Amino acid sequence: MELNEKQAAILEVAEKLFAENGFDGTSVRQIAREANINIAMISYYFGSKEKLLDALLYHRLAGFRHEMEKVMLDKGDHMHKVDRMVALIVTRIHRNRRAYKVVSFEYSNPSRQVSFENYIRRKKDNYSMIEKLIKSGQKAGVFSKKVNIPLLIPTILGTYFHFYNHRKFFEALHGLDGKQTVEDYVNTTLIRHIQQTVKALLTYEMPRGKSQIN
Amino acid sequence: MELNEKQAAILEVAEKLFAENGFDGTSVRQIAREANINIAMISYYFGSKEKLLDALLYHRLAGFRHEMEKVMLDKGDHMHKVDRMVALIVTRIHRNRRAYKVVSFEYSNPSRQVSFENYIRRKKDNYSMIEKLIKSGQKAGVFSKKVNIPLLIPTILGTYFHFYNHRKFFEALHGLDGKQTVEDYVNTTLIRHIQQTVKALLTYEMPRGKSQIN
DNA sequence: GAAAGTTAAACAATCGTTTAATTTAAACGA
DNA sequence: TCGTTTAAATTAAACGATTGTTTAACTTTC
Repeated sequence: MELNEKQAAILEVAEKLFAENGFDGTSVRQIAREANINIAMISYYFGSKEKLLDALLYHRLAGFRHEMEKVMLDKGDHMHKVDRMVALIVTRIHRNRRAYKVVSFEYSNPSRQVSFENYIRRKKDNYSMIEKLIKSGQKAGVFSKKVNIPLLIPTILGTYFHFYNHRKFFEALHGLDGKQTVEDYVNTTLIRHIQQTVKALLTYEMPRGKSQIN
Repeated sequence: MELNEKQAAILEVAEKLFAENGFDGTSVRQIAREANINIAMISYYFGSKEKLLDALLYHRLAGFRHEMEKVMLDKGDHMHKVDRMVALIVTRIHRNRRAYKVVSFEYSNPSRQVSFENYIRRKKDNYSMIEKLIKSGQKAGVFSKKVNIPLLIPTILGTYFHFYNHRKFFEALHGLDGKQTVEDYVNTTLIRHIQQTVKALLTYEMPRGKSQIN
């Protein structure tokens, strides 16, 4: 399903407003006004407000399975692959942060009649990819077997989201200011922190100096 | 400001509905119905819907500075204090998870005219307590100096929230079922995972076998 | 009998959606 | 290139339902 220019503009505005004010906090009139179109066009193109949300998620959460598979085939040791994988995940989530914010809020909203099947399927896909990498590292004796693999997801994504949703707070704490700086901070310091976290977890209480078989 | 029985019941219902359906997704009629009171009582007692949210946050996010200070005075080494501190934070957040969920969503909502000053002040208080503990451990040579201390907060809280908001997903992944099991899982496995994460970060690339001075 | 509590009803405003009329654009045979 | 046809796009207006809040009358409590 392709989108014409006007449909794309509507989705763009809707994404921004949904992420900022929530789905229920955004009116179709607001969307129409900011997108410079008539209210009726939303029903005309998408059917309803909820179907607009459906379409938004459909177009924004397209898979990045392929990118993850490329990382798996990377040369370099397990640690390096973990670094690349974490950077890939965080970069990806950050780029589509608004769509993911909408999902993660509306997902647990019982009155929302939206299909999250795509979202869940992709989440499971991505998890199994991570699991594969970790278990391979464990077999090679590089990673600790004590780590709770499913909980790595909340550790990676949760750290990002909590930072980003409270960026105002951390801006004050770090003395950061302006949009560009937060962007830089995510792409350098935050990613490095999460990489460090995962690697630390994976080697916690591991014997040191062992020869790492790739 | 004390609450009578009816006011407390209203707050109770409002907290549940706000957390489940969001502030904008909850109507005052819905609250009145579930709390078995007349609509007008909400305005009568709290003034408006937004002031109801104000009152909710005020009564739910009361400080736990005192508990944290107790942990700091604990006997035991730095590692033990970190364990206790993480457990305290997660337990506390988990107990008031609904109020915190409302805050963390509404906090970044620009159209919400609610004072988050209390929330921010407390957050800064808690951070400085954590910072104190970590720095003390670093001076003692027990903790690595490479760790980004402010980002420990997203790592701890973000891991919890992402797990809890996606608990449906993890229930399917773990084969958990029922409410009691999630409760147990948080209080045992999840807390242990977060403790492990923080400790791993704090000792990442630290020399081993060093005598730990308390 | 004064104050506090409680109620049903009404308020204007806004909600998402639909209607019916009109304009625009493309396709058509001549 | 012409007028005609057809479908898509766009509009203003109206729909009924629901929103948060207020009113004014009534009951309870002390």
